[in-house]
Amino acid sequence: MKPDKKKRLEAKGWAVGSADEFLNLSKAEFDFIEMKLALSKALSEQRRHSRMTQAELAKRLKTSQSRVAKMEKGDPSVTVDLLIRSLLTLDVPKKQLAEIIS
Amino acid sequence: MKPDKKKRLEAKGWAVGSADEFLNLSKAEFDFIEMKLALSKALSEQRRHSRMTQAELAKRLKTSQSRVAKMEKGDPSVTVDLLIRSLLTLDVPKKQLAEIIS
DNA sequence: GTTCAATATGTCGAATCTGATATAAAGTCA
DNA sequence: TGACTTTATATCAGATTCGACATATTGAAC
Repeated sequence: MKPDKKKRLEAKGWAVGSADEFLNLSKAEFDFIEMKLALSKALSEQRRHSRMTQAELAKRLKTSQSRVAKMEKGDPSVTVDLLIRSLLTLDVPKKQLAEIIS
Repeated sequence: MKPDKKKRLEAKGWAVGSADEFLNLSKAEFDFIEMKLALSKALSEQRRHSRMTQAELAKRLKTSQSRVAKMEKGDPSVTVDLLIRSLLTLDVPKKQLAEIIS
């Protein structure tokens, strides 16, 4: 299994292959993925709250629908930088970002 | 002036060239840079608190002294991803990260 | 001032991330 | 069911970021 896929699954709570493999994620790595998924979820919720399609959001963020989909899915190719910049662009206050990542 | 340099200066509170130019940073961009610098500062403080040199921290983070220097300086080539992962590796709790970015 | 340790800066090839495109899959409604 | 909209996935070329290295600058002790 590719490491990316593994991490994605593990991040969603699935111990892949063995408990050992799951535990191979350091606390730092685990927390980081957890933060990323929280930001993904927040972006998705924010979009729905504004009743936009991914295509509309993409336009607002000056990117593509496919990247928005990946952002909302927590795809490994998406950085925390991109997620945070996107949320800030949607006028989510820093305070709220702080809550999201805690 | 190169945009990177400009942004670095502006982020540190310097209106470069003109007030207009300064205001050209959107609130989202400004907040993002502000967050990044806050994380940089936190990393630097965390290292000093642990009485490490940049070279020692670099070893701990499996990177180089020069990158640590850039992280602490808020160099444009450093992502929020890297800063957050570094702080998490130093066992800074997510709660504290949240405070840092607010 | 000189020496030595620490930090900063410039550069580069490799790795990663980006927006974009194409297309598949899933959802909605008649 | 089929037509249509929305979301998900795969891929890629160009851009960005990475660790590493070399070297410059700063700082501290003598």
